[in-house]
Amino acid sequence: MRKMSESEREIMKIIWAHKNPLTNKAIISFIPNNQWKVTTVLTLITRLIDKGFLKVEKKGRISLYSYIVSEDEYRTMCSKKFLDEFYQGSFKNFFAALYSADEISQSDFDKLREILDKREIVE
Amino acid sequence: MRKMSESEREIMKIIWAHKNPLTNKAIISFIPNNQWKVTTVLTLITRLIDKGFLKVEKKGRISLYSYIVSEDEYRTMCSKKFLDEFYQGSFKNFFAALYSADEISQSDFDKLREILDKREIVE
DNA sequence: CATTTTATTCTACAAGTTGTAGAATAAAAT
DNA sequence: ATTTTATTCTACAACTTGTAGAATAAAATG
Repeated sequence: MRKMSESEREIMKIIWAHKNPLTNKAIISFIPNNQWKVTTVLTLITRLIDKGFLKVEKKGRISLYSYIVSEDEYRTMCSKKFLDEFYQGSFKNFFAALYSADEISQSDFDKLREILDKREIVE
Repeated sequence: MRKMSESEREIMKIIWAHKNPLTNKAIISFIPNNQWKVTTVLTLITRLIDKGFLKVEKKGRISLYSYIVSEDEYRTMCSKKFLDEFYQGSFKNFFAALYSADEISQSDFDKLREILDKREIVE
């Protein structure tokens, strides 16, 4: 899987956040502060298509864009890549490291316990 | 913190794995399969210095290199960046997402339980 | 139909990163 | 004085990223 640039990801966030498909006009309307020119947005969209994150279908001469990779899928893929890169793909290594570095908050612990407890009951 | 490129990281891994400081000769001797020319390695080292990961001290005309950022520090920094980027900086969000995606293995759970249990006793 | 407007695609380009390493230089050894 | 060694400079192509104007095609309008 290729990487999204920061700007590309901003576009994807908008697309993910709204009912698909979307016209580029709609996409642009959700971009804050008129950040980019229309052609800039179109370039970003084209690159997202090239990278396999988006698809386009034409209704007449109007292009409708929909995501191919969902936000969750993308996040999960990036998470795996991250764990592979730094923790031999192992979540527990990651957890152990954060734990040692004292980076796990109380609310993290609470959440973990909650999930573990729930899981225990199911088993 | 700047990002290490892949090749730079390979150099750092070697430096992290051995007693510091190291000469570049020593570094090169640990590189598998004669992967790079000497000057290539020196370029990578220079860039690592520029990026603040390495420091050099001179003994005569020989350069001795030591890491400034340890492997754990680097990993932890990258982990924070990753959590910020994808999970609003929250470990529990990350865990919850992986859990939903069924990406947490039994051994992950065991490790979590072990740490949680140990922690409970301390409290 | 001729012209203007609109939607989309092409082309461009500078700045930065990365991999790669030869050329140059300086210092030491012979 | 010359060769060897260690380090630094310079280079450069490929790729990515941000940015967008120019060109084109198609549709709407007078």
